[in-house]
Amino acid sequence: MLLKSSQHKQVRALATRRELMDAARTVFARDGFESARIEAIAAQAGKTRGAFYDNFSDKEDVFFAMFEEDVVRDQEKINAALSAASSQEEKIATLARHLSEYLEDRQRILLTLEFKLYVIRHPSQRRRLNELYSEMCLRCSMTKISNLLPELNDPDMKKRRKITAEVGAALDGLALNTLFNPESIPEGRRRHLLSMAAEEALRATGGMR
Amino acid sequence: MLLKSSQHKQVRALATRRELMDAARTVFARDGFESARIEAIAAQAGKTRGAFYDNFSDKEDVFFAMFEEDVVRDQEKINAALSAASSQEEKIATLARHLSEYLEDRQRILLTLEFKLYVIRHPSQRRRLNELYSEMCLRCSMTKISNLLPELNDPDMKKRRKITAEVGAALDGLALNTLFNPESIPEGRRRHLLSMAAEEALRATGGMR
Amino acid sequence: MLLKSSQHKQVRALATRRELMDAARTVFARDGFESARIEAIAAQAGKTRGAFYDNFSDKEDVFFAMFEEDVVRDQEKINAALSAASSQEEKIATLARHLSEYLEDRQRILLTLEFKLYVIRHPSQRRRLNELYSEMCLRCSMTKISNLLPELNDPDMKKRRKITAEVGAALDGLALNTLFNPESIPEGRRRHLLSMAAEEALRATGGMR
Amino acid sequence: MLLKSSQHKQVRALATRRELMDAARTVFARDGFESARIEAIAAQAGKTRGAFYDNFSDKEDVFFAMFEEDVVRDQEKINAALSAASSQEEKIATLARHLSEYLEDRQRILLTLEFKLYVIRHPSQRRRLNELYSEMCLRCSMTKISNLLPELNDPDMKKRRKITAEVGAALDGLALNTLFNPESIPEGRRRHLLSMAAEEALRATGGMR
DNA sequence: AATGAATGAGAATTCATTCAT
DNA sequence: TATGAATGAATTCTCATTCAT
Repeated sequence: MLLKSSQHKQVRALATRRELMDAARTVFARDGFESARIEAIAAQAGKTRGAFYDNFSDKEDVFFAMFEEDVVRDQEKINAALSAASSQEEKIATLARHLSEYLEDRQRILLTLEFKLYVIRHPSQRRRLNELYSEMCLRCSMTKISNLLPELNDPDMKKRRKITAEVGAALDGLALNTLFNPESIPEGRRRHLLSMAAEEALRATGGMR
Repeated sequence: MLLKSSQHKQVRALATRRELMDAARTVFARDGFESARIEAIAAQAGKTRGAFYDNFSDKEDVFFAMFEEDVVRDQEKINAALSAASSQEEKIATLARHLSEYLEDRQRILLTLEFKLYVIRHPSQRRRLNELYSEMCLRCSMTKISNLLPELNDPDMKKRRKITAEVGAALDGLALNTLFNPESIPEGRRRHLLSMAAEEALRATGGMR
Repeated sequence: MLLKSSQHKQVRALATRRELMDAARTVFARDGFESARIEAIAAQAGKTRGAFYDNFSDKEDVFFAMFEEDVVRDQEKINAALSAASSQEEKIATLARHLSEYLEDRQRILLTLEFKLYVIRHPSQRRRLNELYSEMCLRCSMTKISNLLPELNDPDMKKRRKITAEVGAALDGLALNTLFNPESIPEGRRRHLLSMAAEEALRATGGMR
Repeated sequence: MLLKSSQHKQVRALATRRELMDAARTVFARDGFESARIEAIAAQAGKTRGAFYDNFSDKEDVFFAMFEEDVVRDQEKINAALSAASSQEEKIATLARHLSEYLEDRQRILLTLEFKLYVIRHPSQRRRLNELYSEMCLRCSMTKISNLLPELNDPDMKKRRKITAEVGAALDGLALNTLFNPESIPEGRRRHLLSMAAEEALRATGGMR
């Protein structure tokens, strides 16, 4: 009986945490990290400030928790898709689709930019983020690309990083400017440039023959 | 006499405005628009808050004034350099140098990102910026590139815009990721990718034969 | 349990609101609307500025809330007294007593003057006050006089308004000058003039035979 | 030469003082004493803050200077009119006209209310105003009425004061409520009530036979 | 006498955070 | 767990006032 009750409580607690993180995603994307108000996040989740502080210590806490979740969820999703793909061509097509999807996802783009700007501006905080940070640093630069394309599993980690970084840079640049001025680069062209970037990165690291 | 006195005052007033704008540049680049405190700007300029409000109506005001000044100053600088260059090769080299310089200028990069994010998040404010905005929108996406390379003065404005936008995107992406993780893309590589982007943009629009 | 807790909170919240309104009454009467400091109101209530902003949006908000409350409370008080009176003479005596009491109530007088001056100076705000305003406009000019003397319930609303307005004017004039220079018009004389004003108003509108 | 020049300066200085006082009248009537800004007064006079401080020590200073001037000017004006009148009837008609005019003068009314409220709220300042205050206290309660009707020059000063105070109160009450709600008491009625008040005051003090 | 740049005290307002329930 | 009243630090902004010219 007691167990059941406490289990129920735990379920509820997790649900609340989830709702708050979803709310945070919406609010951070809309208002930016600095302008986002904790009250706004709580309200968006249909909760009160108290519930927020029961689940997170502060704004940074929820921001990183939420962002990490996004990265992990993404990875799992791509992992699954890649596993389902049989040929190398299919895998590449799968990856391309995901990158394109990312370019369409205004919320994700804004959150990524926000995260990067935050890290750029708070290098000292890296300590606080300890391991989480380093992993994220890897992940959020689209490290997924290398992690998830087993074919790219070159023993030379540096090479993988390079590919990731370059494609990530192209992605960020296209994303930022598409948001800034949607007409500046048409969709087809964006796709083309992205594949070019991927190709060039692969060629440069000898990842393609 | 009166003239002399009022002239002197004007000089002082302009000097103060200048000092505040310079201070704003430093503070905005360091803290970001949202986190920047007006007191910090005033203090950085060695003035008090009152002096700030004598010169600007609010944070946004000084931000845009300062950013516009940067854009204009940049344009004038490049214009002069390009005029001094005689051959096409020299002009391209000049341009390349400026882009590279931009990539090294942490402050400028951060301010540009800040500006773009601000515009992305406040589309309604475009009205306030009226003409200034549209001009900036053009300029800050490195429109200079097209404006200043007379050879690129294709009557087809659309083509020029495309080149600008694409090279601008590459620049932003490289800049952001270099700041985020300086080791990710080495300098030489950055330069190479930038020239590739320029080349590709030119080729795509037929701007090169 | 939850009910009990939330009820308690509501009680506390209402008590705080009440304390703030009482404090506002004191401070506005003492310092006037413009000079009144929100901090002074909060402090007078033994609260902090934060508590003030939890309950009111700004100074105007608390001012009107408090003033309306006064008007309503007054009306209820007079209503009760008039209902308890059996004869016409008694009712008139009751009313006279209330008017005299008002003349002795420095706080009420100052608040009424403050309210009227505010409305005079902010005709545009009438929109904000919407219905509240029109009702107040009626009430605060001692409309109570007509509303509460059922015998005065002349179907001709205009007549009632006139009586109200004239007696109200006499009241305001006497009140202001008594505050300004207490010796100028002795108490007995004030009372006499007030009853004259009432009489004259009744005669002029045919409210008396 | 020098003399001429310094004379000229003095003339200019006086003119500036005058312009500032006129500006103050406008601004105080429009915004009220507390809300009136020194900058607004200077600007209204086409001057700068510096000129203001050359002529007045602070807001209170200009307020009282200006108000006193009004009272004096009024007195002189009425004095002249009364001197020109030959019969007692004419004198009374002259006085009545002036009172009516006052009721139409929104600016004067507001300034008087402002002055009275200020004095009510700052009894301690009476010291600062020293003699000026006591004289004003007399004057501004429409003491003119007694001062200027030589016929009322009853050796019994108290009687004169009473008449003044009562008519003053009627005037204030009518004025305030007319401003507050212009339709409440029609012009004709206002005039009637005013004359009633005058009559009653005269009767009460035996000033009329 | 007049200017207006600069100061700095003071007031309003917002919001993260705490805590009793 | 969750609530929301209350706090108070931090910040923006306004304005009276000074002072060098």
